[in-house]
Parts: sequence; structure tokens; C-alpha cells
Amino acid sequence: GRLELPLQALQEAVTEIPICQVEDIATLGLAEVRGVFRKVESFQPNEDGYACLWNAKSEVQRSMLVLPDSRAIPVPNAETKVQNRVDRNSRTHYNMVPRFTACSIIALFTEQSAIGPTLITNVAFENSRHEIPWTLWCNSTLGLFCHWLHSGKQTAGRGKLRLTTLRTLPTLDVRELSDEALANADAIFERLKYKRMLPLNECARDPVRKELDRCLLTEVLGITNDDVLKSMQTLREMLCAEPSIHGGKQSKCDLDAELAKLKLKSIPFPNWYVE
DNA sequence: TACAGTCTAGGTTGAGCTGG
DNA sequence: CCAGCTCAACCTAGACTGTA
Repeated sequence: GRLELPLQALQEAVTEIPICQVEDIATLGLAEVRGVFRKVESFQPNEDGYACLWNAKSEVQRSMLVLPDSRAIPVPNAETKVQNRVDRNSRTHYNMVPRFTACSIIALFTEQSAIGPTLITNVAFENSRHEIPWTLWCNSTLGLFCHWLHSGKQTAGRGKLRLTTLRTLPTLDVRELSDEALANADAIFERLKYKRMLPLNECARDPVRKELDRCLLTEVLGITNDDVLKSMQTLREMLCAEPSIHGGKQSKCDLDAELAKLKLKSIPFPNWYVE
């Protein structure tokens, strides 16, 4: 893919980024969970059923690393369908219908494999070393840009993909990354996986998103041109100004206030939210 | 303080489409 | 015809706001 950013001083210095479609590098989950699983909200290890990311709950999914929120209990006489889904288990998950005004994370990562039964679908990689760089890409501004371009925008502030459109979503071709780039991606993820990010519509003022962008470009993609790095801020501001992303929302997210509210109401959240 | 209306986020539903 | 999937409308629940 050719990366041509606004305000890039040297337009002829086109930056090359390896791009492919999601279906080239991963296997997606299946739609239609009716008649396969029923949901039990709450998740503790060693309980019945399969760990899953059933609900999109943006307040407790602010960092790239997330916890399973529910258990999927197989319904009787659906063994084949259940097995089909268990076979597509993965640690990487993709939110197909994020609200840009609420969600911070498009590609969610669970420490252990979990099922994505509905709108947060499984993305299973054959090579587990590809999981982390892909997660970084999807949550970067460039990943958001690809999602936004490719998604249905009928509802302001919400970018809809379905399984078939997610298959053809332009994405980073992680197969092209060198061993060094893969190792760097692991290190970046270690540093950033616990950090909370602002909703996507506020990416222009989010220090964590900026750091993610900078590290991804320089350490994984090998882009060190200053003009390119500066142009990323312009791209972030343009995305934030886009009506189909901000959806007319005025109020801003306050991560500290949000955390205080979670505590006040005893809503469980990942323990790394408190540093 | 009580109430009603509105906003926001996100899940569910069921008709309908399509390729095998 | 069937399985798998999409689409858009609809539903729910909680938060917020205005008013008396």
C-alpha cells in the first residue's frame, strides 16, 4: 500500500506499507450464535462453559488487553456447531460495530483464548507471532482509518463491518514483517497493553494513541521520516473532525472520572486500571 | 426532590439474501 | 431447500437534563 499523508513535505517520498486483506492472514469467527450458545454474564476461571468476549463494554475495554466478560454455555444437541466455534478460538478479537464515540479499542486481546460469539468476533492467526503486531495496527490511527474507510456509516458515530466486509478489510500484511519488527512489536505491546486509551473520536488528544502510532511507525514499520510522523497528528485531527466519526457528540471522556464511577458502583474492571 | 423527556450505548430480532 | 449471513429496525437500560 502507498501511504500518502496530508502535509507530507516531500510528496514524492512515498512511504510503502505492506497491505493485504484480513482473510489473507487470519480466520474469522462465525456469525449467528442462536442455537449454539447461551450467555451467562460474569466470568471466573474454572466455571462451566467457554470464556468469551460477548459484550462490548467500552468502559472496561479501554486497554488493548481485556478480560473475558461472560461464559458461553453450549445448548443441547449442537455439538458440531459448538466445536466449529471452539476451533476458531483466538486471543485476538475484532469489534465489528464499534461506536467511535465510545470505544477505545477495535482489536481486543485476551491473555487466554476466548470465544467471540457475536459482534466482537474471533480473528485466529496460524502464526501466533502475528497476533500482537496486528493488534497494534488495528488500534493505531492507521488501523482506525482503514476501518472507517471500509465500514458502513449509516449510523453517525458507528462504523459497521460484517464478517464478509471484515474479510476484505485492508490491513497490515504482518507476514512481511522481519523478526526484528516482530520482536519490537512484542516490546511495544508489553509497554502499552495495560494503558487506557480515549475513545476513537478523541484520538487527537490521546497521549497513549500517539505513542502507539509513533512506536508502530518507527519500530515496526521502519518509517523514521519526521514529516510522516508529524502528519499523523494531522490525520488524527482530520478523523476527529469527521462527522461520521464524532457523530455530533459534544461531551468529552474523562478517564479518571470514569474509573471513579466504576469503583463507586462496584463494577468489576481489570486490576491494571489502577496504577 | 420528583418526574418526564431525551440522549447514549449496545444488544436482539426476524425478514430476506445467496451460494451450494 | 438449507445453512450461513446481512441488514435495519427495534428494544432496553442507564445517565443526563430541565422543570416545577
